Amino acid sequence: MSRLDRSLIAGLPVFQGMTPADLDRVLQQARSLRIAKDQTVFEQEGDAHSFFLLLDGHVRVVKTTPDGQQVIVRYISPGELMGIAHALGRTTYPASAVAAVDCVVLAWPGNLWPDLAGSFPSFATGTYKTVGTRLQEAQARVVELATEQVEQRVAHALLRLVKQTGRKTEEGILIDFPISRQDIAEMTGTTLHTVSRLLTAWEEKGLVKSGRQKVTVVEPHRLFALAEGRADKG
Amino acid sequence: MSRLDRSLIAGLPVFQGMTPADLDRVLQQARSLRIAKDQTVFEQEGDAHSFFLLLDGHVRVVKTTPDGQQVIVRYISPGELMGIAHALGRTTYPASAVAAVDCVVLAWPGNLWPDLAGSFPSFATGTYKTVGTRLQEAQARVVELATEQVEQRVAHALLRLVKQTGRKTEEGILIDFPISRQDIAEMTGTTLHTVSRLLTAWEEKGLVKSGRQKVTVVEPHRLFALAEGRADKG
DNA sequence: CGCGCATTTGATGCCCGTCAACCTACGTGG
DNA sequence: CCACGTAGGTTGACGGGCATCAAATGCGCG
Repeated sequence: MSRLDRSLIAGLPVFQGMTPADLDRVLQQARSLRIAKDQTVFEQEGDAHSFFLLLDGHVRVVKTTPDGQQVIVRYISPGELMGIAHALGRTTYPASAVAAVDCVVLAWPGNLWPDLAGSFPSFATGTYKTVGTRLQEAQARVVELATEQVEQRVAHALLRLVKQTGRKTEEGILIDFPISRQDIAEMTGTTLHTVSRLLTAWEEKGLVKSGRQKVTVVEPHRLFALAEGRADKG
Repeated sequence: MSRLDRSLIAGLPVFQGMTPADLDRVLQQARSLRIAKDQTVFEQEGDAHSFFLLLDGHVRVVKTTPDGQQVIVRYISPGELMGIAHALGRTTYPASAVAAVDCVVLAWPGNLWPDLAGSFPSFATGTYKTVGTRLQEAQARVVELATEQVEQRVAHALLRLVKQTGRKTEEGILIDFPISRQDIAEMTGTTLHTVSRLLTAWEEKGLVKSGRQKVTVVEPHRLFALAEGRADKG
């Protein structure tokens, strides 16, 4: 396995304020892994042996209920931490992580967490900041699910994905990984049928363009108006 | 104002591992406040001037949407921190906190947070642990809202309250502060009407007893079965 | 080129939100 | 101490938003 170069992780928020020497020490402890599309990085309920940093690709974090229903908790983008159960004092992963495309991740043994956090306070701080951000996002989603109609929730979900991973194309802003109607349904607490109907309706209004596992937002502004529940002429 | 005794906070998870001298130093920086029922401890969007520890009483944390709908994010019990926006790098509170009964709280100036966290690592750790716990709770609620029917969500909400603040009475386990149908509706993303219908139905089945701003769970086990979606004979 | 998965689209029905009315307990003040 | 006002609660009627059931269509990969 080739040596990991510190340029891979320098500049990431989590590693801000660390010296090149520190970065090298941290990297020495990490393994780099390739995860093929649809493979899992870690499994819900599984022993939290490691925590991870996504270097390249997109990962969806999924919670499965006892009766088999799935909820997509979030999508992870390059540069983000995942599987940080150890930082929360857990010994088991609360969700599964599945590669939405072929991915490259760094993995650290979980029992290294206290060590790393102790030696590199800025790393600990960065991690906790991530946790704090996710708490706020999760609570925002609770509010959304509790107060909004399906149409608004789906619109918000798309806008979030666009902001997080949008890639500009000539047709609009494309969500930069394969995403199915089912996936969108699992993000918003609805069914693929309803998502399909919404997308075709929006396509007729010129708000989006979509295809097989592909969504492009053509008019983010009008979609946002819809997400906010404001009426939309047309 | 009388001196604050360290016995008030010794033994709380957040202050575990701190010496009596440390506790005294932390307490010296705190003010003790009485908050009358229905008064707010802090306001959503307001400047995060302080963070708080609830010594006595019960506080509900409420998020209000732009169009005025309210969602109860959580209830705070004695010994818990609240308003820890600063620990998340926020300068403004993401929600409001309202006293459900007359309360006593400790308040620290928010700009003291980095100082305290630096001087007392176990305090910082305890706080982050709280944040981590709340993240997991929030994500569990997302799953609930996305997958369960109203009846199951309300049942789960009651069981959570019972576990958190239940007081044993001869009739069953009483939720130990005034809570209205509207409150329960705002915890579960439904309406007071639906909550009312559910409670009367459950009362007829002998699962609960309820009155004005008062709910007693008579048969937690059967209510749990209902919450899990298992059929209930009777 | 054909099989499988993703998607579309229609029909049906029900959960639960909305609207409306009334009831009841509590506290307050005369 | 009772009368009354008000916030909280109950209950019925109605209908809409979506889930559910069902089936057809089409895109892509092997």
